[in-house]
Amino acid sequence: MTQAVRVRFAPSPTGLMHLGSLRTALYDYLLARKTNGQFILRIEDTDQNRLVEGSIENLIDSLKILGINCDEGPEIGGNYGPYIQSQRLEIYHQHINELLDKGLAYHCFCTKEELDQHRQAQMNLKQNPKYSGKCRSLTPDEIKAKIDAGLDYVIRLKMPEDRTFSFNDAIRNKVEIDSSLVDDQVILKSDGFPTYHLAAVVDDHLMQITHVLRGEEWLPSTPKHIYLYECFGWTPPIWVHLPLLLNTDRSKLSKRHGDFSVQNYLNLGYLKESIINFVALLGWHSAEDRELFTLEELVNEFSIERVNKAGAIFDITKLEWMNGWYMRNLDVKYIAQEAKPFFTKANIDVSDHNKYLKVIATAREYASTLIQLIDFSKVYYQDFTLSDEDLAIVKEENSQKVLSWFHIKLKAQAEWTKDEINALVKEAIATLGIKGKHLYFPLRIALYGSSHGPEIPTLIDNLGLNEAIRRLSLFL
RNA sequence: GACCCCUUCGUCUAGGGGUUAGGACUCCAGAUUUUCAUUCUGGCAACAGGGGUUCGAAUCCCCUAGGGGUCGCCA
Repeated sequence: MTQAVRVRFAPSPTGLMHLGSLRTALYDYLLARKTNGQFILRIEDTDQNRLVEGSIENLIDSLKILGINCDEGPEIGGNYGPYIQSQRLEIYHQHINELLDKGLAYHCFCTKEELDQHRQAQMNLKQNPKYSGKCRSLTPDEIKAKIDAGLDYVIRLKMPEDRTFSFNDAIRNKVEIDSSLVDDQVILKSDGFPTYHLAAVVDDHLMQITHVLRGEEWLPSTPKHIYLYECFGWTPPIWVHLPLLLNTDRSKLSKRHGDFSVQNYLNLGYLKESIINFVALLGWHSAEDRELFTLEELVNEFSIERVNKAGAIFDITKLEWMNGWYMRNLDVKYIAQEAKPFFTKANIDVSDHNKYLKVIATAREYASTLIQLIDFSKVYYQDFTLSDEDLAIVKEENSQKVLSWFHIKLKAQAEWTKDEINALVKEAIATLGIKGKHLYFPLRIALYGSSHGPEIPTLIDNLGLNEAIRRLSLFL
């Protein structure tokens, strides 16, 4: 795809940004960057009842943190603004009036109760629930009278009958839906706000969107959108219906099964690198069968042609592995910096930067998230309590020999390099005649609080000489 | 219920007429490591079923089944 695309990510501000939205935004972004096109953020806040305060900020922040930068949007503006739908009401009204004038839409005065009743009756008869068309042929006089009487109304799109809507989806190829199945969609609600269907089509056209990437759940309503394009005499965009992200039980990813917000994974200590990399792989696969990618590499590799049709279960096990991989392979300074807020929150004073870096370098071999880093680091900062088993090992006669020998030796020198400590360990083996776990376990237990863990020179180096000596003395 | 979409190891997936059906995660085993973690090597594990078409089908066609989505003045 060499033609520059204009794509939009158009979330509703109804809560925290979740992983499904992130994937859509990511694919939008990758496509835009790859073709030197534009990635636009548009806020679809036409449902005033579902607005959640702070969602717009969370959306913008999440994208920013992950490095998915947009070219146009509410924060940065652009030539096609405003980018928040509640600020574009006049535009929608103009377009709805145009449809009304052309006789392609009509006023509907049916109350919610009436509609619900009608729907229920149809469902009871096992019929396809659909609007009755009751208000389809109201005369202008009747309409005026009802409006004058102060009745609430909506505007509906008059869907043509006996037509087959056929369209080409970039992922699913040809899709056909019979128009008799498509309802006379409400395009303007009684509160004066447009519905998604109208607003999205108008905006996508006015903002010159070339590719509409959205979840598969929109497939059945695409005929409505195509028909709207037709009514306005516009050319529809290329449709790209992405496979759904699924819960472990194969249902659409939802809050009921857990917190799938981007914020949640960030809070859990997942790196943005792995979140992006992992989410990219849910429905897309590189031609080279490679799986580890930076965002920049994804831009180069990504293509819609290689997006799958089938939904993908979000399974955290692989994310965990991938995050661990990034923890171990990214620059240790970067990991340390990203981990710092977690340490601060856990009240661990890591102001000794040198020590902190050493600790992180060691701990990241054991941890698969930033937050787990704390579990493997706090022992260098805080005292610990021993298990009965470990305490027994330390109390053994040979253990005591080892500990006191090291205690004396370490005090004899003001500074020790890791190499020197290594030599010291060898000397201990030779002079004490104690080796293997009988040597290492008591040392590690006294210094680190566990018989398993990093090697002795590393422990002493991370702890600092004085602290190491102090800990040894504690068990003598 | 109607319509639409989908179906390769447990999971993410490659392959799209001739492959020992490949990779990754998980799990198991071995090696390395004083230990643990890492790393490396190896192993277990899949074409939903049935019919066609074809010399040959995981791949193309049809049917069935299963799963999902949609059917709102939500998006």
